[in-house]
Order: sequence, then C-alpha cells, then structure tokens
Amino acid sequence: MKAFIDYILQFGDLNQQQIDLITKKAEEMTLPKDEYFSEAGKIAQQVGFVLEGVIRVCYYNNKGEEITKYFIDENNLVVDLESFNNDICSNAYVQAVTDCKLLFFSKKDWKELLDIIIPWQAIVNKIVSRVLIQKVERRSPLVSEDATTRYRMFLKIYPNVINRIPLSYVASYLGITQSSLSRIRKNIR
Amino acid sequence: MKAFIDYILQFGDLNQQQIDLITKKAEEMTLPKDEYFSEAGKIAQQVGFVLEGVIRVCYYNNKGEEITKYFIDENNLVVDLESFNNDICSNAYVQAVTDCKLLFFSKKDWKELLDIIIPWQAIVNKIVSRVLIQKVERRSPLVSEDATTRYRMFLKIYPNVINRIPLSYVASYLGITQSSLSRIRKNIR
DNA sequence: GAATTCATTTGCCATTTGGCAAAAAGCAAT
DNA sequence: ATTGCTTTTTGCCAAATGGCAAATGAATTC
Repeated sequence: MKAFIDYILQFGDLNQQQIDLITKKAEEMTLPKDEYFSEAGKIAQQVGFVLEGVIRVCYYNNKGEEITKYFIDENNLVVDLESFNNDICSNAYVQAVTDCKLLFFSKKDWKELLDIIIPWQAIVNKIVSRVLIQKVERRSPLVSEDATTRYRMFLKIYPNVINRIPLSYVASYLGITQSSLSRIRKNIR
Repeated sequence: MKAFIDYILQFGDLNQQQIDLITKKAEEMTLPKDEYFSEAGKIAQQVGFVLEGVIRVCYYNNKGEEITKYFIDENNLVVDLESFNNDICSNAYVQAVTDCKLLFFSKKDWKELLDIIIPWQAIVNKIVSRVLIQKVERRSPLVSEDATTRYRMFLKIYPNVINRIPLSYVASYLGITQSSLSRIRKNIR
C-alpha cells in the first residue's frame, strides 16, 4: 500500500485524511498467471495498481494474431481507460503474465473519491496523461526501428521483465516472430 | 471558430457566456508550409486547433533519421502536451506540412480559462485523454503489420491527407523507405 | 529418473524490405 | 516550350525477416 501512496503523491499533495479516504477504498487481490483483469467485449470495471507481477494488454488483429500492446509491471497503474471512462466495450484483454498481487478500486468507489476529494481530481488527471503519454512514447518509436533495436528498446523500458515472461509475448510486442527474436538474442550475446 | 466550438461541445456542455469567454481568448494565425508550431528543445507555449491544413509531429532518432510520429489534420487539437503541461523541453518538432490556418491559445490564457470556467476543466481532461488514446490506438498497431497493411491503415486514419503531403513523410510515419512505399502503391493499384 | 509437456533455438529456403543511384514525372518560373 | 528544381518511381542487388518443421532444452508430473 505504501508503494501506491508514494506513487500518487508524486503527482500532487494530499493530507493524511484524504490519503486515508483513498486507502480505505483500496482492496487487495491476487490474480493468478494467465487470468484476466479485464476482457475484450466487456466494460472495464476496475482501476488497478500492480504491487507484484507482470500484466500485459493484448488483442487480436485481423489475421487472428495475438498482439501484445504493452506490459505493466510493478508500481504502475493498470486500467483500460477508454472502456472504464466511457463505459464502452473494450477491445483488449488485460491478462496476468505471472502471478500478480494488485490493489484495485471499483468504478463506484473510484468515482466517489473523485467527487469528495477535490485535489484527487487533478492528481488523477496528471496520472492519466502521464500514463498515456508514456504509452505513446514507448510504443511509437518501435515502428521506425529494426528488430534488434526494438529488442534493445524493450530491454531498456522493461528491464525487470525479460526473465519472467515467455519470449513469444515479447516477440508479439515487438512485431516480430519468435524465431527472429531468438536469433537476435543469439547475436547480441 | 464554429468548428472549434462544435469540437469542444462534443465533450461536455458550456453555456453561451462560457463559450464567449473561451472564444474571446482564441486567436487566429496562419502557419506557412514547413514552419514550426513548436520546436524540439523549447517549451511548448500554445494550444492550437487546426482549421485548415496538415501538421506533423516529428523527431530525429539515434541514427539521425527524421521520423514522423503523427499527423494532425483539420478539426483537431495540436499541442505538445508533455512539454506544455510540465514546462519541460520538447523533443519533437511540430511542423506545418501544408499552409495552415490555426486557432491558438497562449499558455497564460489557457490556464486562466481553466481557473475561471469550472466545467471547462472536465472538458479539457476528456479531450486530452481522447487525443492521447487516439494516438496510442493509431500508432501502436503499425508495429505488428507488414508494410502494405500499414499503408492501408494510414489511408483509413488520414483519408484526406495522402494527396496533400510528400510521400517521404508518409514513409517515415510508416517506418518504411520511400522506395518501398512507392512499390507498395504500385501494387495496390 | 522417465515420460510428458511446454518453451526456445536452429536450419532451410522464400519473401519482404532496404540501400543506392538513375530515370521519369510533376511543377513552377521564365 | 525550356529550364531548373523537387518528388516519385524503378532497377539492381544485399540484408533482414518470415514460415515451417525439427531439434534441443527446461520444467513438471508420475
């Protein structure tokens, strides 16, 4: 829980009473490997925060290939924003890649907190724009680089993830085949 | 100006007085082809709205290649958010690709409006998250597709842009060379 | 520790894309 | 029309990546 408090206080100040209100609403949960935090075709109902483990967000493209859009590791927020905010069906699966421990807020509690803690609104907005900008900045440069550079970028962005997840997920994140990724790893050593 | 009002009212309601306050702060400007709306190394000072023309956001990667990150065409907001919000130097150039007509707000005016028009805050937050999510959703899928599919995606996303801008910009947006793009176009016909 | 299952690497060859330079096409000014 | 300039297309070959199947390795269960 401390990790979460530290995280949100990066984005603005709250007094102890406000922090208490927020933490009182936070629940802890475990999400076993391969299970879903939220699913395509459904409306996201929760905001989560990863205490332990790795999550991935993925979808299926027109050819039916499974594409990993990004990973979320420790001390990061996990929420399908478009679905959660606008109450529309998601097109992505949010799935535990390892056993995970999460904090989470129900949509009802989350909105209630926004109503009763005015400075919380500004903090959430900063977090949201930070998280989204980060996603653009991480994913976008992959388009213009070759496979080796992409893999190096992955290692930089997610330094603590590579040894905990299947290579096939990394390959689908990078937009290359698993065999190519394997060969690239051989060359880098 | 009407285009801008229509745009913002999609995201929430404002009364006439509030609309007047906002429009009074909006200025019009022309941005000739190739000139910059904001530049790498500087702090973004304006929020813009494209009335006419096409803008692109680009940067230089480690190899010195110029990469187009995205385009912004008519009736869309143009702002280097991370730089504008956090007063940090941008790493991207925001450049007119054709002669442009823009509305714009200075940072001072923009912040003032946020202070005095309470519902405007919520609208801006919705716009920001919409714009950012759109950037992720547009750019991200390119990573996993082949060059022909990428080009088709570009055409879908920016249907009114292809005939107005140099192919080299499109190629750099798609992460392929201009000659490859040219060959792809030949095959598609 | 053998057997089973799953993840990763490798080999082979086909396909796609890149790099470079020249040719062709389009455009604007004279 | 002609010239000069920029953009786009092409040709040629090299390099990168994909597709598929088999082999290897690692982890798990009995």
